[in-house]
Amino acid sequence: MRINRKQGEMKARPVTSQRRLLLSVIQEAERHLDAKELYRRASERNPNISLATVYRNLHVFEKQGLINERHLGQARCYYEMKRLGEHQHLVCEACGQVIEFESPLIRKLVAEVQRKNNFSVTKVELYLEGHCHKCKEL
Amino acid sequence: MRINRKQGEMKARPVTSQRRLLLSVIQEAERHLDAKELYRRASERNPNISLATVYRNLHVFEKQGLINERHLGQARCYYEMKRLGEHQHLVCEACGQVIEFESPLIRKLVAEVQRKNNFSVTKVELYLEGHCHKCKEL
DNA sequence: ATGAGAATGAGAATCAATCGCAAACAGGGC
DNA sequence: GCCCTGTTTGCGATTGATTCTCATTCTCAT
Repeated sequence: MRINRKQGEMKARPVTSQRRLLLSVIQEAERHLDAKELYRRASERNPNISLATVYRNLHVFEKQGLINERHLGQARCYYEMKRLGEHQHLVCEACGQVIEFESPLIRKLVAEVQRKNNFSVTKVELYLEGHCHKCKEL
Repeated sequence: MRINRKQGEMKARPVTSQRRLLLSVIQEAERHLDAKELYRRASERNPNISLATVYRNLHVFEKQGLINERHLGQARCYYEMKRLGEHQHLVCEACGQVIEFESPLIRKLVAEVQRKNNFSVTKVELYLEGHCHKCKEL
């Protein structure tokens, strides 16, 4: 369960107030944020924070494995805290609601793909789009 | 097996030479193209074609269900002819190679998600990233 | 052949994301 | 506590992809 040791020795990163702020905003968020929304929320508490800093730190957090970067349909990226239990997204084309789900089939599927292709998979992103029960009827 | 009738009556779209050209380039492509590459290839046969036309028609083709839009990791979109047998993508982080795969588990998974969430799924995009057997060793 | 509506080309506009650089900061050593 | 070195930050400029605008051209049913 080593945190960060030898083997890729992570250089100590200064803990800056911006970094702390950004991480708390992400943690407090109910769900995924995109960079702009994160910037907006962070700006409320530190009006000086720069959008570039937001992007830079998102990359840092991702590299550190603190957050996940997700693509929800559009080109824009969304970010969320890494949680236990990988989940995937189901989006309604019509009303835009995002449902999170998980299934043991995913692990099974990934295992199969890894085996068949001799790959070691590090990232799984399943994106389903469709119509929710409400929008189906319209 | 109706082609396009009542119920959403698709308005006739003029068949333009650009449209025809773009579609053949996409069909002749071995794999996914992004807009720029499509533009490059189309320009070889019609140097006047505009990048805007490429984008416009990609959207048209997608709406018509002729092509699929895929997101391969990065922000950029890739397009490919719709083929029988949905396939998904496995990308090596290191060397960038893209492997296509399919598995009956995907259909099963989608069925499960549809049932549990009372959704009707119209688009399935599974993106796996990792290291291929060659890059694992480096 | 004609007219109405749709599509095109070219460049401007938009939007997300990145970069370059000078100034400010964090953290270890003294 | 103070200094030094390497990081990080803010800012403005930049890139790159995609979309928009609009005058012109084209397709096709009549």
